[in-house]
Amino acid sequence: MTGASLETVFAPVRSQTAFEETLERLGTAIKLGLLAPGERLPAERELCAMLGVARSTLRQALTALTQSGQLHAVRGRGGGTFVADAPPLAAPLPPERLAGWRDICDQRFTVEVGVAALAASRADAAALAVLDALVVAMDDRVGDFPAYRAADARLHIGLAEATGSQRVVAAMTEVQALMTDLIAYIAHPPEVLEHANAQHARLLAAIRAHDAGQALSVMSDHLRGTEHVLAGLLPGGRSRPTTGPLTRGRSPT
Amino acid sequence: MTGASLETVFAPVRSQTAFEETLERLGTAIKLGLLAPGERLPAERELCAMLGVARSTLRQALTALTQSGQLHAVRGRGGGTFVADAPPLAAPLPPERLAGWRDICDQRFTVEVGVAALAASRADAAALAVLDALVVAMDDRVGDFPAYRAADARLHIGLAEATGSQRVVAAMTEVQALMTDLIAYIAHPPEVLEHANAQHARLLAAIRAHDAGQALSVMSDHLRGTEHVLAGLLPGGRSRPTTGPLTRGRSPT
DNA sequence: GCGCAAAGGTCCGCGGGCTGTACCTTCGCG
DNA sequence: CGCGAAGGTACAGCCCGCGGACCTTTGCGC
Repeated sequence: MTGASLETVFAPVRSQTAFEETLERLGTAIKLGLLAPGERLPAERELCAMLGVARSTLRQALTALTQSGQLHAVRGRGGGTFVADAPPLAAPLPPERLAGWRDICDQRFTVEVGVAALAASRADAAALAVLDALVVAMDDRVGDFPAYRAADARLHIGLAEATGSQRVVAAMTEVQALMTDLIAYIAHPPEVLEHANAQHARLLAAIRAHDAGQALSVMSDHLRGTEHVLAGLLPGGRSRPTTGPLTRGRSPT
Repeated sequence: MTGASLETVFAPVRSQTAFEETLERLGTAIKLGLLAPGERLPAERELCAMLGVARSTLRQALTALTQSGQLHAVRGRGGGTFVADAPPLAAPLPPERLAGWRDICDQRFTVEVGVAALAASRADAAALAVLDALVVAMDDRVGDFPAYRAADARLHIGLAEATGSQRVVAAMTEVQALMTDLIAYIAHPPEVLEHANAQHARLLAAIRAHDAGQALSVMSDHLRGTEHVLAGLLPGGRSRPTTGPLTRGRSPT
């Protein structure tokens, strides 16, 4: 048999160059706020050792990010490479990446739900306290979407960190980067963000109670919100209800 | 803040070469049984087009797999490259890959649980019928672990296919490949496999009922079985119960 | 039986990405 | 005021991957 999964096996090998991957890594970290505005990166000679690339390769990426206004370099002793304070709103739009938005949402659903369940079984008071604080802070940012979104990404990645698995963190980071690309240019009224943040609070409560089933339920509601917004704006919306009935045989209305 | 997630950002760039990725793709597909023994691959000139690599690069991979006995080539018209009928039990063991086995199990947990939840919301009679058939077939293979494992991998990947997302399928395939590396050399008595397969049946039932919560519960039980086995055999076992109470506030016993 | 066509097997030159190393320039701190 | 830590520049070489041309084997159709 082997079903139709051969499409996956024989799909094009995407041999990303070291330069491209480095660029994406740093760009993503900046975009998601993992590298805060004004923060200083490690010195080039250290950084290229960490990343396992030659300095000239690293510099290509740094140069690109500098030219696009996301970094700025300061020469001389005590200098370094710093994250720009005023990020330049990134490129207008990558139209071809929008084609697979359903696929991206599905990947996100998988990772987010899985992480929520795993986090629920690994509840750790210290980690939860940090996440609680983030939720509180986010309530003050419902009027500033970029700031809210950065905190949102940190929250979800923090959830992944609470599982203690690097691979899971990496998967979540990738998903958040993809979602940011999709979401960034959509208007988000404060009411929507308040509602979303209330779901965050409920999610953390479920996790604190080690209630994986509840965490799953809350998380899928949370994700569905985004998907509905996207379905209304992007090509190919309206078909295949991305998330149906879902929780515990609850009958569809 | 930016937590400790900078480890992930600054982790070494893994610039896999086209050759390596091609080799891994095909090797994994064979190992998981996605390419059945005796099956014929597309002609080299087609295959290299599908994979987006030069023929010489593809041939490096094919040559390596042929030399390791996983493929055999037949020349002349009507010939081709075929998956070997008697796979040579693969390499004895990659000791360094065992170090991160906990991390791998966590990634697996995330993906499997997420997929189960998503599949539960997308139940499709046709897909479920195929999976049912696989479970039935597996009951006859509890005495032959390699055959059972191949069907097991196909079942889990089939679950991912039922979500309709290529990215999810790719993630599941990766996870299954990682798990196969870990599991392959562990004795699995028929009783254990029967028990595991009974869980498969319950899992499909939950999915058919669109009961994501139940699917989560069954799946996490299912995964815990493997983790307990590994925890007893591999270095660093016995610490941090990978999966705690878990479902719906059920009190720990 | 003969030849065509489809398949794997071989070879080679070019281009480009990465590396490694050495060196220059800036500039704060002691 | 000069040392040293940082970014900026240049270059030579390697290896990977591409592409194309060509050979060898072998079944199938005429």
